Amino acid sequence: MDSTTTGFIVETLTRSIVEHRLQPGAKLVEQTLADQFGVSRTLIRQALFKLSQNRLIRMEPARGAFVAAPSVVEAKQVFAVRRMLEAGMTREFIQSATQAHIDALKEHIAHENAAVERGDVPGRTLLLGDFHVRMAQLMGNDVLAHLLMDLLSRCALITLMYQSSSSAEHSHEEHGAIVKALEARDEALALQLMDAHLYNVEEALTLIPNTHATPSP
Amino acid sequence: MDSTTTGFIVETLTRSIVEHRLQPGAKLVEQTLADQFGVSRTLIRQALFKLSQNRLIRMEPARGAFVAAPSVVEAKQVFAVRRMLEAGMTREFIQSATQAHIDALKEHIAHENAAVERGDVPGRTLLLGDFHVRMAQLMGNDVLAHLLMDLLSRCALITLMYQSSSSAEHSHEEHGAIVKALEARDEALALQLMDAHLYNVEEALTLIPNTHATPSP
DNA sequence: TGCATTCAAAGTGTATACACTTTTTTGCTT
DNA sequence: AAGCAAAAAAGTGTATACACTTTGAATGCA
Repeated sequence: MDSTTTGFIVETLTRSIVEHRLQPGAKLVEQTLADQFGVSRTLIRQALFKLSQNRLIRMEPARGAFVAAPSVVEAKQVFAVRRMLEAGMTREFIQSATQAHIDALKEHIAHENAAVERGDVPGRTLLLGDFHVRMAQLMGNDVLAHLLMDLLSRCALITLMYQSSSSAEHSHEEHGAIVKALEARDEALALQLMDAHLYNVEEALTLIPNTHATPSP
Repeated sequence: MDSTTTGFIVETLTRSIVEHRLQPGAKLVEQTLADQFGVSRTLIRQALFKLSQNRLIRMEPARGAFVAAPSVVEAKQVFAVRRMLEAGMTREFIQSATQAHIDALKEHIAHENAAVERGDVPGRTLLLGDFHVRMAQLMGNDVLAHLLMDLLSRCALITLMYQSSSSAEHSHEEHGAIVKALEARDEALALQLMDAHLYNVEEALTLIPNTHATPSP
């Protein structure tokens, strides 16, 4: 099915949404996109359908596709799920991780650092999320990794809608602390740090009143 | 998009797969299905795409769609994710659940009981899974509920491929014990029971050698 | 017989056409 | 001018057509 043409369209649109070149609530007209990509509406519809499953867009019957504008409530639910998942993941990681795994996380944090220092906002956001996916991948649980990836592509939109840049740098520091606790095999501390980390990210959202939160009239 | 025609096709095919009228590995030919449902290939392709996202079928480029045959490894990963998610869910449930929520779970268990007693295998399987979704719904976390639903539609196939009927009845009993612990607000016990419950379900799989596990040549 | 090659049948991938719905514009009435 | 109605425009939903790929069988040769 996915002869990489659809995949390319999905990726391009995802970037456009996550980098806010397409604003939340904006309509995506099929024929327009078809012309821009030089393909037929068939492939565009496939791509839009995929994006709607990732919750990056929502489709209304006979009305079309619109860039999603997740509400604060939805954002909090997503983070609640992440807290549940990642607490369990942290436990398992401490039990089964080798030093090589820890080193891989350290290397990832170095990449984060580079992105933060050169002020690369989209890259930073991506890497901050990928830290968590990386943990899942290192544990060899593909199902978990894919699930987290889906959650994070959803979080990317939420984050860029609500997160202040200060909290992003904060996140980066917290990742470092978590890895330290993992390396020390201090389960209680790692769990507490991971939970606090996700709680902090969530807090940065709830402070903002729902000015954003009007998806459609 | 989903003018309930596609939805109907998805549900029908899902039932066919879950009730083993379509065996794992079986090929789904688009035109054949189109004729059977009396629609064009367009709608069939939409439905197949949706099923492939639920991992009930897998699509190979230019070769077609096949009923999924999840391996034991994949099954174990799915259950690992469920353990992580549902441990967290159990904690939150104990903290925030009212008596009405507990009663709702008790009612669900009554339904399970009815299905077990009348020997309704597909209904039983469905209800055993829905118990967990029900918990998520009662907590008002739609994101979690949807996620669990997706995981469970995947589990349905795994369960029917590997689970013995004895372990199904066992599951039902364990649900009852979990609700008792929830009602007593005994977090430690509820967590232990939930974890043991999911562990038991998983154990029923790993005993079986991977005779099933050959998806394609 | 056994094996490689070629050719037809079946099937998937993409584009296009047309029907139906929603939105916008236009023109009429008060 | 404001408001309503009807018609045109734009857009989505489904079916169909055609190109390209895979599959499998028939053919030819050693």
